[in-house]
Amino acid sequence: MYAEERQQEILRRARAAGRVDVVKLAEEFAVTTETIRRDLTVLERAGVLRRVHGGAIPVERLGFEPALATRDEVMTDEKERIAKAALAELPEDGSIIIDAGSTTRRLARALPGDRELTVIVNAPPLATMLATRANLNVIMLGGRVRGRTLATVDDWALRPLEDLNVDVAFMGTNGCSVDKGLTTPDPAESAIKRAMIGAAERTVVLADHTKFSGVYLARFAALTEIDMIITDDGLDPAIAADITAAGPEVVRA
Amino acid sequence: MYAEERQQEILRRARAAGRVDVVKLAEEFAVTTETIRRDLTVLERAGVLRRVHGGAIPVERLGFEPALATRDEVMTDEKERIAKAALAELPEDGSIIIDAGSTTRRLARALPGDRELTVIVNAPPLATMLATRANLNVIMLGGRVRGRTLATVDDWALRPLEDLNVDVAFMGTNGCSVDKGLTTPDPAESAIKRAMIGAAERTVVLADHTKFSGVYLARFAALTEIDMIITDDGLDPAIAADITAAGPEVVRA
DNA sequence: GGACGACTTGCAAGAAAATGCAAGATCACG
DNA sequence: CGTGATCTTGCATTTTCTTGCAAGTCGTCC
Repeated sequence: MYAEERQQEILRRARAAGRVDVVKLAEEFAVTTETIRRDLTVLERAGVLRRVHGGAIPVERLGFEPALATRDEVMTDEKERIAKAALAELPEDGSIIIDAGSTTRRLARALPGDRELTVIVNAPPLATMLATRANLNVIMLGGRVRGRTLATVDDWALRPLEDLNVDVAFMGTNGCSVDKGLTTPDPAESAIKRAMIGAAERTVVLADHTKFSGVYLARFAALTEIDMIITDDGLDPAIAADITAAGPEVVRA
Repeated sequence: MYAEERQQEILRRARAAGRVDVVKLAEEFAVTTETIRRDLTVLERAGVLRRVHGGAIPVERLGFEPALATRDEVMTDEKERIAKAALAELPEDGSIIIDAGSTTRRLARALPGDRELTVIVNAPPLATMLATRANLNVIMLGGRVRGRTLATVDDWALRPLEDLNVDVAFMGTNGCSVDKGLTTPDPAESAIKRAMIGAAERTVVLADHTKFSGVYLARFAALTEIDMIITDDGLDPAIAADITAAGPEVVRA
């Protein structure tokens, strides 16, 4: 196992469990604690973890509580499959929007290295991850950074979207229902999402099946505005049929 | 078998398995490890693989950029002291700009947790680091993200700065000379830096003493526009005196 | 057909990285 | 404020990486 692989796995576990323990990691990877500590230092310098006495915590779990972090420990397999399926919707050489969120982050990570793409994001961690890829042109939307979701919101993020025409927007959502459409708890994020969809020729929503049972405060799109919803095979076929009837194609990865 | 074919096959295997091993590849293709290493270098230049000690991993499998982590190694003590000294220049309750750069990043990390501050940044990693701090209001400047420095540049980052009035701008620089002022290699970054200084009531430059021997392509400020330069005790006192004569106060941490 | 040049490959030596070990510093908790 | 756990740092070892150079391969041009 290479050092980098071990670090990836440490990061994965940290995000899944909310925290990792130096001694436990050392045992499980069969290396000394010094090695684990060095890995944690690397991950901390990369800005994805924060070291604490005895272990480390992913940055997104700091400050405000389990907002982004707990979302990431559930449905991991499904999210991975959804992200992989979404790759089929990438344009050949064009521009895409990737919304903030745990499923869309997996999509961002899986972007191929040999296709020229312009990627518009509103999450600083995504920008950091993608900017070093030689084949990608990364555009970050500015604005106030919400601590809870690590996404930019407000006016400065909205205005540039008015002047953009991108090929595909890959969106996350908190809730998805036939009646209420796509919803999210925060009105500011809702505004950004709406603007993203407005700037895109085509909109693909990435949502595991648990998202279809919830409705949240702010609606950012009706189903008619969506071209495709990619979900997992846990979605009730009846609901899928209702959604398809309302407009978007449903792909069950 | 041509080199090109071998490289394609290496890439195929890397994507299929998630990793490749130098020694194994050398055995299987019946060539030396040097040849395999050269192939991996080619593939890495193409942006599709990332080399690691012992082998390589396809970029789409990496969730963060290990290279970022190891960059900042020179003058670490000095930079740390400079960052600490810069804390004295923070406003009580107000707004600051923190430029992208390794010294300014240390300042960002050292920001106190008990003071309400609005922080404007143009580096996604800084935004990620600071956004989870409860006492900080973080504003990210949007724009194209440069892969080399992980800073946003271009129009979208410049425009919002026109409408901002912040208390203090903490700036990094590549070169600092009495004659040529503050310089940086990239004109796009230069434009952002100039706009940052323009938006600030007061400008503090953080620069270790090695910065005082270089001059780069694009000047973003003359010394007269700078209020304070914080450096380390390695700076020649004669140069410090010249700088002070030109305008800015010089603090040697 | 043969000679030239561009490119690829292998070899060897020195450089660099990853890791473990050990000693001393620091931290958390009672 | 002491004690055990955790953390940092320097060093040694092993493995891996880089680089210069020589030999080999392939295509091209005369």
